[in-house]
Amino acid sequence: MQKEEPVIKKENLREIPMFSELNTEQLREVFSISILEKYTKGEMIFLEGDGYRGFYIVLKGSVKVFKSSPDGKEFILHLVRPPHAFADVPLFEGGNYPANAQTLEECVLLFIPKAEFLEIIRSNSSVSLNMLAGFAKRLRSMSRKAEGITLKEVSNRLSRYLLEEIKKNKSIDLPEPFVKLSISKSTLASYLGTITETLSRTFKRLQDDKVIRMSGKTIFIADTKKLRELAK
Amino acid sequence: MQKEEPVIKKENLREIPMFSELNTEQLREVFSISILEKYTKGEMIFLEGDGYRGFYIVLKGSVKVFKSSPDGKEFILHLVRPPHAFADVPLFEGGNYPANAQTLEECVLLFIPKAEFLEIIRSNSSVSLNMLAGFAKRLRSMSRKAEGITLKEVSNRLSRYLLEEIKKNKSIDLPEPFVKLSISKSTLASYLGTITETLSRTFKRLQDDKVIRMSGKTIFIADTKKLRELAK
DNA sequence: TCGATTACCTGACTTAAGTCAATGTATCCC
DNA sequence: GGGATACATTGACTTAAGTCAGGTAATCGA
Repeated sequence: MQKEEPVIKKENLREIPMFSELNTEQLREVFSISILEKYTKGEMIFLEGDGYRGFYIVLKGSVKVFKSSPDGKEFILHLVRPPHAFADVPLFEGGNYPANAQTLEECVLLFIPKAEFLEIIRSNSSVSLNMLAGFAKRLRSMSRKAEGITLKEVSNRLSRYLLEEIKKNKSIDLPEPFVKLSISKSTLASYLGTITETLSRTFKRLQDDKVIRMSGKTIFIADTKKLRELAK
Repeated sequence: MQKEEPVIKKENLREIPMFSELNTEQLREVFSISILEKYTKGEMIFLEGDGYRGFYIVLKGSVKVFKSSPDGKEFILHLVRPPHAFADVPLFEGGNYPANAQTLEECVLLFIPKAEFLEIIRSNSSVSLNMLAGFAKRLRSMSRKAEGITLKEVSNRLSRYLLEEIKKNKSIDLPEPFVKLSISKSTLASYLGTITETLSRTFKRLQDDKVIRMSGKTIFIADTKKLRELAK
């Protein structure tokens, strides 16, 4: 990791949901306490149990936040992409970092130290309201995840993931929507709560059933209707 | 459900984490917008998809918040006991009630309507900070749940549940800690992400292995060390 | 108090997904 | 460019937990 001369202007901070309602003066304040950091691919940002210093916002690249079980299995809590924050939960919970964070590619992160930030939100209800909205969204998606893992099989969870992705990349209304996998299959497997072998077989089954078509890292949705059926 | 003459005084509201830092005037304000409701056992409080009106605080009794899958299986998101809130997440997310809520026994609930409450927290940063802390805690526990379901087997999840319960009821340091099950086995099963048959067999195995001893609805922990071992 | 509904338990069987192992295929970097 | 390393696929096998079915015990409501 290295500190970097600011390639990001404080105006860009306003694109971060949490800071969307701040005025120029307040943005300056946030900007003045935060530190821009650059990471190479695969670097660890923090480890579970490290003393909590503050949280991060992903400005470029992507980050996985995960837990490792004693027997070496990993469980991915979040995949974080711009302009989202991670490790902001312990701000309000105390304690150390409760999970590991690692970059999945080259990243630019904004680090925001705990004490200074708490000062700011004490006097800024707009930030805390925006954070409440952010937490609410994450609670919802984490519940969905737990529910999916309990009640649904892997093909269902994979279908949901694909549908979310084509919604995000706006290809949903194309004659043949597609997903360009930006993460490795093994990362996707842990994110879906399974293992690579099972994911591989599930992809195969979807292909055999003509629901999807794969070409390298790109997945074309041949039959959106069937995919929706599998996802529910 | 029936409205009820206030058996609760506004001072009691201060025991609710979210309101812990309000002064008397502010408490009066919260109290004036909220409605005390009494429910019998097994009553539905709201259904998934109902128009969102506001959230609830459990003052007495217990409530389950759950999702039902098309094939009739249910997944319990939270078990809520006094003095905690539920259905507060949609305050910040918009949309309808995202799950069902039902009482598990006779309950007294405080209903707090959305619009009026949002007015209050806009001018009260202490409430939103307390809510952030509450959401943070729930995010943490929901993540643990998802992780447990993915990585661990039922005996592990059950052991964790038992340990949490003896910690809550303070019997952890007794020579033989115990848990008095306040919920049915089938409720516990859905809460742990499994089914009654499997839970029943898991209880049996723990008994055969002399880890626990059961007498009606009370579970005695015969071997806390072994239980800890199973929980990790 | 009695009949009925619900809760709980147990056995036999099925199945989705995990494990282990072997092999194939990209991708990285000297 | 080519060897090395990480990523991905496939097959054979195992296993935890789910399904189905049958039974008993406990609890509730009229």
